[in-house]
Order: sequence, then C-alpha cells, then structure tokens
Amino acid sequence: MAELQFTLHATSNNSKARAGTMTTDHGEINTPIFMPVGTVGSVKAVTQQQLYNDVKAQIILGNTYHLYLRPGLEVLEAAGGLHQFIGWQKPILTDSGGYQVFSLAASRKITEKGVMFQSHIDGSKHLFTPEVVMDIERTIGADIMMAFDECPPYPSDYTYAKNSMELTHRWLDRCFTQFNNTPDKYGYTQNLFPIVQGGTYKDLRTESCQYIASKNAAGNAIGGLSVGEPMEMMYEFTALCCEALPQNKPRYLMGVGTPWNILECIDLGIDMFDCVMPTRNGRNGMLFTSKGVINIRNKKWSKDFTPLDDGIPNEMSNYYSKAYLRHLFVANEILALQLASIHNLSFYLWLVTEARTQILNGNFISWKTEMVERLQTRL
RNA sequence: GAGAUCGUAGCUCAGUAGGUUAGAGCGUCAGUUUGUGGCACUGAAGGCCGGGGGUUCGAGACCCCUCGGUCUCC
Repeated sequence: MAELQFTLHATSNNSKARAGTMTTDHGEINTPIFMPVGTVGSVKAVTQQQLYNDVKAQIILGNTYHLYLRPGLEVLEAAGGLHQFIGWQKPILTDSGGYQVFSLAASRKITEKGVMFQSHIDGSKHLFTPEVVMDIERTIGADIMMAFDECPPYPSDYTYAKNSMELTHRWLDRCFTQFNNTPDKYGYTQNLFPIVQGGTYKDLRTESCQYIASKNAAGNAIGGLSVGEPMEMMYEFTALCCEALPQNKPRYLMGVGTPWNILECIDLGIDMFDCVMPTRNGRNGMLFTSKGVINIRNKKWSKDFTPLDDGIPNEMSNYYSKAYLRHLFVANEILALQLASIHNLSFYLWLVTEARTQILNGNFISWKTEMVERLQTRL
C-alpha cells in the first residue's frame, strides 16, 4: 500500500512527449492514458466487462457531485467503496465537482467557504466545501482524488481569473489539510491531485503552476481549458503549464478532447486525459476511427458492409459493419449506443497506446503529424 | 355499369365557415457536442395541393369535366 508512483521510461527527443507508468494499489497505468468518464458509476452504455476486455480501459472516472447525490454516501460506504459497488478493480479517479460549479452555473452560489449547490435531481441544497469534498472522495474510495477547484468560464476578465485562482489555491490548502488529517478509507492508498487554474493569463497560469508544484503531490492537473477558448490558445496554455509543472510527476489535462487534441497535447507533455466526447458523441452517431470521423447516421453508410474500423485491434470494431450500426441508429436501437460507445472508447485507448509505442520507438513526431491530419478527415 | 369516398413534401397525414410567403411527424442532408443535468440539440433542403376549366377581389378548400386509388351495390 503506497502512494502513487510515476516512472518515466522515455521522452521523445524532438518533443515533450513521454511514456511512463503510474503505479497504484489497484494496478499500473501506462501513460499517456485516456480515462473513460463514468460520472455516476457507469460509463454510459458500456459494461465493466466491456471496459476490461474490449475497451481495455486502465482507469475510469467518477464524479463526486453526481455520486454524492446518487446513490449517496450511505450506500457507497456500505458497499465498501465505488470499486466494490460497481465491480471495477482497476484504478478510479474522481472529479471533485469543481467542473459542476462551472457547468451547472445557474444553480450554485460560490463563497469563500465553498459552493452551495442546488441538486439537479430534486432541488435540494447542499454545501460543498473543500473539507466536505475530501470526505466524499475518501468515501467513494477514489485512487486519485481531485482537489476542489473553481473552473472560471471563458472568457473571464483578469480580475475574475485572478480572484478565482487565488480562491482555488486557498481551497487547495484546505483540501490538503483535510486529506492529510483523514485516513485512507478502505486500506489502499488514496492520492490527491491539485489543479492549476488561472484562466487565459500567462502570469496567472505560471503562478498557479508554481503554487500547485509546491504541494509536491503525486500528480498534477490542468483545469479550466477547453471551455470554449480557441484551440490554439488551449495548446498554448497547455504547453506553458507543462513547462512549469514538475517533470517527474504525471500531468493530467482535464476534459480534453478530440483525438487530434490528445495527440497534440501528448506532444506538449501531457500524460493523462479524460473526456466525454467518445461516449457522448458516440451516442449521437459520431464515430472516431483510425481513418477519420464518421457520422454513422448518414445514408452513405447504408450499404457499406465494411467493418466500423479495421485499423484498430478491437474485435467489436472489426466485427460489426457500418451499415449495421447505421441501421441500429436509425432504428433507435439500444445496441447502437453500446457499439458506438465501445468502438469510440476502444479507438481512444488504442490511440494513446499507439502513441506510447511510438514514443518508446522514437517515432512519435512523424507518426503524430500524419495521424493528426488523418484523424480529422470527414469520411 | 351505378353510387360513395379519397387524391396536399420521399412516406403517413393536418389544413378551421374560401383570406397574407401551404403545415406537422417520420425520413433525407448538414452542423453542434471537450473534468456528462443530453439515446440530445440546431438548422436546411424538399409541394405547378392528381390534371383541365369555371365561380370569386381571392380557391388546397366551392362547381363542372377528366385521370387514378379504395369500398359498396347491380
């Protein structure tokens, strides 16, 4: 039972990309890694068996805010934590609810103490403080607990971004105090990752990175990006943060992104990603494949009996045809959501695994350049 | 052969007592989705209202003829 360890195996010589291994009490995670999002204890439309066997997920996400509301701490604690409750024995990372401060902006109130949420389920009010969030994440049993932060919207003026960042830093102190004063809940080691904020201001981002780095945490996250800013700006600030954060700790870019976003950000030195895109967009008929992007609902696929994607080593993607999946979507069949989600996640996991191989082989940049171009093709 | 009834978007149909650029659902097409309040959302294309003639200031609606479908009867 030990704190999360990060071992770097290789760094690309003409980029900042790196290949590593994170070791947790629930197993190893090879980086760079993509983490499927399972907000309420379920990666929507995908079973845990499929996550293990088809998607080959190494770690998944849960959400503090959503799990706290349902099923609630009583059930989670009685179950022995989220791993036991949902039947997932690999690592779990929980987002703190900080993003919900941003996405559910209409029904919350931010103060120094914390955030007063109004439940989207029944309208009841709940106060989330850094201390409360740490306790909840302990009870969920996350291997990686994210600090409670505020994710400012884009655009935010300098004053707002600065005040927000400083609040996030004060909350971070309280998170660490609470974290250090509470034991691991279920016997295995839980880790706390702080989150860089600072909006789209270089001096604030740099300051935030330095503050976050001073905590000497097992890993560090970059938040507040991909919230509507131009893509080039997202890359610019990701690069800046990667430079300013410790080299020997995993860097997690929260909420990103498209396949090409991920490759570009691996190039900049990011090790961990999560995004709802493969599942949410998949449920809406958008497929990410090794040859480009497909809107599977389009009639052009109605008689295309070739595999969803024969460019990745995933049995389901090789087995089912585009015409069949289109039919399932048009017929509004539940299986459509399952196959699209499994395929997209499998593709994402294949992509980061392949990126890792290319980094280890020293071919990352040339491979990435070609892939970024190809993956964006509209088929 | 006679009577009844229907004919409006690719499909199924709305279109009040005749009144502005004829609507809906589905389908088609396109776009959106980035630490999940979404099997979602936004938009577009698509009609000589079966055809012809007439009444009227004005007809998808009313009248006549005609073509086609359906049903009933002889």
